[in-house]
Amino acid sequence: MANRKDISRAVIQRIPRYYRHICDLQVEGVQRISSRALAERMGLTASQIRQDFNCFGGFGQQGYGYNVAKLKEELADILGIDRGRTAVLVGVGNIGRALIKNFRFGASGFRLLCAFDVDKTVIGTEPGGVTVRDTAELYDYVSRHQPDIAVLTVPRGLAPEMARTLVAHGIKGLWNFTGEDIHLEGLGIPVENVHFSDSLMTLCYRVDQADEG
Amino acid sequence: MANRKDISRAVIQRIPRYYRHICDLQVEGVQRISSRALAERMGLTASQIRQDFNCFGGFGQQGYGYNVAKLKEELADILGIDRGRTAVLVGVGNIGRALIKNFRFGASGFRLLCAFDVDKTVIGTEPGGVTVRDTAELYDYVSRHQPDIAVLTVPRGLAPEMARTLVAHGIKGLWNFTGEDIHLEGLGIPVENVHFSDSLMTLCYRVDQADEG
DNA sequence: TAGATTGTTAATCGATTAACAATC
DNA sequence: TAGATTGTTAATCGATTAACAATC
Repeated sequence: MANRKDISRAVIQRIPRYYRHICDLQVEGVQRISSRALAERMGLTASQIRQDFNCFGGFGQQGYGYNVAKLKEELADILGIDRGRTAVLVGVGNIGRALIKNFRFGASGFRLLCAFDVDKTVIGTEPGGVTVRDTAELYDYVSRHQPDIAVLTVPRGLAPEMARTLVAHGIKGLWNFTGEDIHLEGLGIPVENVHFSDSLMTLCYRVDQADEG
Repeated sequence: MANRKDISRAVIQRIPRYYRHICDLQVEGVQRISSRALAERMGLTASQIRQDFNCFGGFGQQGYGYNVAKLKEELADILGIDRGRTAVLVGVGNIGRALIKNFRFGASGFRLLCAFDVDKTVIGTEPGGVTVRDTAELYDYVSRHQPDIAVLTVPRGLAPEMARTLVAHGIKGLWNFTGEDIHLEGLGIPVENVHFSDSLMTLCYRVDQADEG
């Protein structure tokens, strides 16, 4: 297997998509699939799929294709979905609550330990079965329980300082929904900045294109 | 100006980010900026920024740099933010409500006309000032008012059929939060599929890497 | 004018695709 | 064995970076 360190960003970003499609295939009861068939389904080329998988050491079989169950396991392993990672969520507003109630953290490899908010009327409630604690206890909690990542769903302005303090208390990654770009690569801390507006602006552009062209 | 049709995806995806940073600069009161300074701020190269802007015809000035106000206007024009596009939202669950209440559609070029849901207890309410109508009226409404795009925040299973029917009634684009991949390129309809899980799985991978390496 | 910085061309780099030998 | 399909190398393509003349 190639040293995972030098796997390109482009490849890594495709792995979750592969995983998603392979899960679908398994649900459909498909037991094996060729790179060609998968490519057609996903709108890629067979060549690219084989190249991608071979970054991690190739788990197909000549003349047969890929075993769906095995492939799923390999992809899960690559992503680290089975490592039992843990998360806390900060900011139980609309987005925070939507994630708590609807998002299946487990399917992406995380267990959501609890949530935090400053609003006294929310503290102590258990939306979706997840306990909401006082943000005043956040850093103490992080120090003691050492969750792997924090989900940031606080108001925009609070993001930068909270990010730094969380990292100082041992957080290893951030899933950032605040709209404020956070960059901690210098500290070796991965951050996924989710920008709804970028996605919608891109759609705006593409609708214009389709209209005119 | 180059024909916008042959602008690469890579460039287009960076435009919203440029726009975001330029808006920030304007708020900070900065009046002009060089490609070098902007590159440093955004973590890109000055060369790339100049290349990108020149896809649309170059709006800088030698020896001076870029005028922030003008640049903002140009980027807004490229994205089509000023075209007065309209949107409807389908599915007023947690995510739908979070978007209605917190997301500034206007900042991305859209006016949210109204929302739709099947739940009788939600129909007729006005979260964030947006009227919720009965989903039974959805297609009729779309036919009559011709909104440009639909925001899909319905349960996953409903997505594919609803997408096709909306398009049949004149919808020109979809902002899809259902987790189900929708592809309507064949019909010339742009779709932005928002996958929270892809983003979180990527973070999972990156946290593993940081841990090990 | 001299200094700064763009617009643009050329060089490099990386990612995707094509081809085919290996092998199940 | 023959057919299928991978793993892998080579060729192509596209995107990024470097360089520099144009010009404000």
